[in-house]
Amino acid sequence: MRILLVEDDLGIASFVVKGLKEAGYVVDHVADGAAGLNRLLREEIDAAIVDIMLPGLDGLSVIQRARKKNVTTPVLILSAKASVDDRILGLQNGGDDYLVKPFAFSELLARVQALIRRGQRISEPTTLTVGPLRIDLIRRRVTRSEQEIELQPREYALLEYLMRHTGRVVSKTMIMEHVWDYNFDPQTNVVEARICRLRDKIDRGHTHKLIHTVRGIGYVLEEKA
Amino acid sequence: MRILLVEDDLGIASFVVKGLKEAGYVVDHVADGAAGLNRLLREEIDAAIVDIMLPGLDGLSVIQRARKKNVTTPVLILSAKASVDDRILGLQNGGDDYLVKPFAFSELLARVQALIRRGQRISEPTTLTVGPLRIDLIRRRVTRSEQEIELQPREYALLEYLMRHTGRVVSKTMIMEHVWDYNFDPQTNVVEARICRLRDKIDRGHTHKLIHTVRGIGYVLEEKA
DNA sequence: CACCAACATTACCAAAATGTAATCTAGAAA
DNA sequence: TTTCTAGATTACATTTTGGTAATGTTGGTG
Repeated sequence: MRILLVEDDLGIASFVVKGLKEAGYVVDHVADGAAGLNRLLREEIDAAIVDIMLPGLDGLSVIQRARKKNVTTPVLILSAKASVDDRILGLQNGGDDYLVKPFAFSELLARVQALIRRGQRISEPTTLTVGPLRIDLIRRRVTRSEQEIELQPREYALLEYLMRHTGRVVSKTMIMEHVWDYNFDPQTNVVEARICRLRDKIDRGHTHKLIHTVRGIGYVLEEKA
Repeated sequence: MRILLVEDDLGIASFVVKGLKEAGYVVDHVADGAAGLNRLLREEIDAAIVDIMLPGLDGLSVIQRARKKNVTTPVLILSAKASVDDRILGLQNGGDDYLVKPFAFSELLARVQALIRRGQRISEPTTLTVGPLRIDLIRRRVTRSEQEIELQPREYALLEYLMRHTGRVVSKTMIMEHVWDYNFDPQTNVVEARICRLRDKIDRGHTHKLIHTVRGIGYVLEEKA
């Protein structure tokens, strides 16, 4: 079990690190927000303890940005701010628990353990949704407005890729790399051809199109106003 | 979203119920521990708020017993006891969060929402394992001893079916029904033929076979001694 | 041991999936 | 508006998937 501690007060940090290690955890300690975000994004962390007041990037921003990148690591917020509003703010920004300084180490430990306990039951999402469109990753079924849509394997893989990048433009090269596993440019229009067939099944007959072309770049999947 | 509130103080209960309903939740309120446990065991609850001090069965026991029965509903403990030891006790007994009375309703709401947010990511397992054999249901990848195995779609579906029934003998009729969706007997040997090809990829070259024939009945997937 | 039914194996063919390439359409710049 | 090019569309060829059926094996029973 690996725990990330993001805390700039070295006194607090060292006593927390010591305690967690004694409790059998592997502890990663960093002292600023940017470094913390980095770890969260790159490493396999089971739980994070994040201080709010940090030099540079503050704790809430760290959590927000990590959540935006689909990091689901449970986070315990540590803060000197004790007001109800601050606590609410912390939870609304993606924190899972909020502990006010000063605190007893044993309470911190109990809370972290509760988070990890809960976190272990967590797994990646099994369905993705964009507006009326939904795919069930386990059953490999696609529906638009509850209406089932039959896709061929490649089409499904393409749609899944687009849905995992909802709202972001993905280039044809990226698509080829990830959906076809072509790492060079094979001078072909497979992507366009398959997008066309996918549109046939996903967007045909609907006023609100979900697959949009970005000329010169690639495609976006999103619900436009 | 359905929230269970177990609270005997009717003043507190009514103001919490009112607030939660205004926030769009369906609220179940009971005033004693036994009733609370009952609901937790029988109903589909997304989150529970449980008071510690209750007539009859106390809150901690409710949580403990529910956990023992594999109820994973996230629980927010409500208590007048503010000591660190009480909070730790609550978390160690299966609570997911601990809020001390008196509290601001908005904080209670934020905490409940954090619990639900987290709870929603819980879902069915995404990988199945039998001895050295593992399939990742999301990525549709099969490995035996970390070695990746390529399967055709039908073979994958067949293996998934066998793995979901590990150790139980499945008849060819059952397999045809679930993997081929044939609800009659089409006088064919598809199952045998495909099992044969599956064995080729799964068991070929290994001393410990995983797919076993049960003459006259069907097949079992299991790790035999 | 001989026989038979159940199962295994595999060559072969039909259907489905998917890429190719030729042709058509439309957005943007001159 | 014209022209050029990126993208859309679609007929067709190729490859992959998957079932059929013929043939080979094997375990169990008399």
